[in-house]
Amino acid sequence: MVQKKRPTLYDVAKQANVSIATVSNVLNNKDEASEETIKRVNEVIKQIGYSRNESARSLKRGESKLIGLIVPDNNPFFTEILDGIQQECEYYDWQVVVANSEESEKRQNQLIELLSAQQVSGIILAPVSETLSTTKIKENAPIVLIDREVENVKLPVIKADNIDGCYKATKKLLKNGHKRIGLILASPGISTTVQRKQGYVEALSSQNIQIDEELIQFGGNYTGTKAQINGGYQAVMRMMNLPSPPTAIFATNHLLMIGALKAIKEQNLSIPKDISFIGFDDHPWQEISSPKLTIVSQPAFEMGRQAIHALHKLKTKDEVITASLPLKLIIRESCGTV
Amino acid sequence: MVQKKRPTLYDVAKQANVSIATVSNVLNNKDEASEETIKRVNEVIKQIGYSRNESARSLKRGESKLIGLIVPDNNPFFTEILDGIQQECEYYDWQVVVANSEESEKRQNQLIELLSAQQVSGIILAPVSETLSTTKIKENAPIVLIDREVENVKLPVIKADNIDGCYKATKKLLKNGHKRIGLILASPGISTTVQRKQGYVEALSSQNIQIDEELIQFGGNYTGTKAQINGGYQAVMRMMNLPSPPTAIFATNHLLMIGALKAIKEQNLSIPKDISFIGFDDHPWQEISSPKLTIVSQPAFEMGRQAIHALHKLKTKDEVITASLPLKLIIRESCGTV
DNA sequence: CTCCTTTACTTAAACGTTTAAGTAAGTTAT
DNA sequence: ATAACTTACTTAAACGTTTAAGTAAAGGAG
Repeated sequence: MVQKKRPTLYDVAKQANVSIATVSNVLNNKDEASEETIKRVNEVIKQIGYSRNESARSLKRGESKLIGLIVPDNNPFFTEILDGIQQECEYYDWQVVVANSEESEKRQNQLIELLSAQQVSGIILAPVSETLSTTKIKENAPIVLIDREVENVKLPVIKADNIDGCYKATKKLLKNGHKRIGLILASPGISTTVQRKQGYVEALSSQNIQIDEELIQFGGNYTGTKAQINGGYQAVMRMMNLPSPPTAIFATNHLLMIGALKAIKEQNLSIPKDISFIGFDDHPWQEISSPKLTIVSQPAFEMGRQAIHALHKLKTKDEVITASLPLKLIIRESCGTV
Repeated sequence: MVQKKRPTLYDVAKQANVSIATVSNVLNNKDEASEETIKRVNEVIKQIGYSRNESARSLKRGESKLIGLIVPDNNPFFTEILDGIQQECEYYDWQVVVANSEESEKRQNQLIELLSAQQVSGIILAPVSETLSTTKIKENAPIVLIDREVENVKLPVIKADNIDGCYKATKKLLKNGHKRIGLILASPGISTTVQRKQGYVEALSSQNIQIDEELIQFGGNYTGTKAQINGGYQAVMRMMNLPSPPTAIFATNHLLMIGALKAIKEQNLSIPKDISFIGFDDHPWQEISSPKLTIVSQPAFEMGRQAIHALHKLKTKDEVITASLPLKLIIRESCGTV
């Protein structure tokens, strides 16, 4: 594995008969060199295949061209966020280092430090807990929250308008005549869960329907794809064993939805004839599912883009942007009457 | 956005009454300090919350703790690979910067340089073309190929045994009595396509069945999820319009499969009654699909892990590991008789 | 008690940038 | 004609590590 040594500023400077400072200035478009010199330097750069040693640059500037992304898992939702982040990073000439907190707060905090040690320009964080240690925020890279918020610190946050999205979905089921609507939520400890529940509750309240806590089931206390799917499955099973089971079910994330649908199928219930259903997140396979699923769709890609934008604003103008992007209720067959 | 300055080796050294060299040695477990000093230094480190400036370290060592991952898109297959890579990187204390080549060779080559400029320890690359510029390999970070191989250079490669996997799948369809089997492939320019076709051809040849080129359709000349799905869709449409259409279809990647299934559905054909089907890649939603899909399953997570392992071996022992991991044919309902 | 080794350090240079400060020549203002 | 400014550079220090080379003290061998 003999790797050729990369040329440095010195090599360029020597060849172009200027000092390294001049080369550096040309590289950074500092406009302090003559047209001629700029041309000559650029030619040498191309000729000997020079490119910057970013470690050296980061050391001097105290900041690298990397930004960190910390997600709790690599499910398709976060992958789509990553996609948006990557696209927007293109513009700012940033690159993304991705880390997986596995829904563990301890790991999350370690990762923040690891990334800061890399001198990242900033961190996009989908936090796993309801609060965030303030020293973490003061002493490390600038942080923008994505998807989920925390209570104790004021940070930029790009999220979905979960309350409104779930309000709309629940309203739709109510409009279709349902009074007993089962709600399947992920783990209680994150803001999305709280807000999704709130949307549901507000919708029921708006029709003066009493909340039945037995119809609200948590299915996401576990981590991992299989466990989450199982959580959705078990949640439905519990509901259907109630003396008065729900006539409609709303599953508030993708994996919970898959588990829920599995349980419904096993119970030999037909959607939407026997039970109505609304799920979460739109993915390609839903084009071929039957019945076609009514779902709440999140603008994940756009969230990724805006998070990077918010990070840039935070860094350059100290502006704390927070955005709550609208969720779209995509009405298809599974919720009954369209 | 006033970010507190991170403490340096000097700060630790001063507090612990030693030189920075000693602190560095303690940090790197160089075992040249007394028990007492080690303890004292570690205490100070914890107390003032010191962690290394990785840019400085990378500059001095000529190598960072980052590894680059270049994928052509962020589809679930590559996400699972990323998962495996992240897990294995944990062990080597590496972090992953992900880049998306968007199936463009030009972009891929730019990314290799960008990552090398970051002094990455190595690059895991899913190449977009059949060859790779040799200067790229000589002058940049060590590269391990994943999923796809290239012809002109000898690099470690961790791939799936596509020939065997597709041979088995085709054989299964033949065993179930099919003679006219439609094959849907991605773009012609990558090794996986070539090998998947080869497996199919070998299976047919083993039964002395003549290859009908009209039954081999490329659906993946386009980039992007929608385009790929459409490619699968169009491929089926073309096949079904043949004078003598296939009685079975084998779609050799996930998105092509979804498009193919969509077309089959639209043609009002029932699987497996009217047409048999085998697809590619197992994902959670398939638990609730009907009919249950017979698919060729790739060990993506394991490929990611092994790629990192191969990279490490390449770096430490100059060993060029290549592995061709077995594909599993998971037989369910869609291919007819089980 | 000398010499040699080992232990436990310290000193100082180097990695490849960026940038503040300096300079020399040319241009403009008065 | 001289001062003041501008242009186009150069010099040198600094960022925070790692590491080769040096050193001083302690321990052991002869």
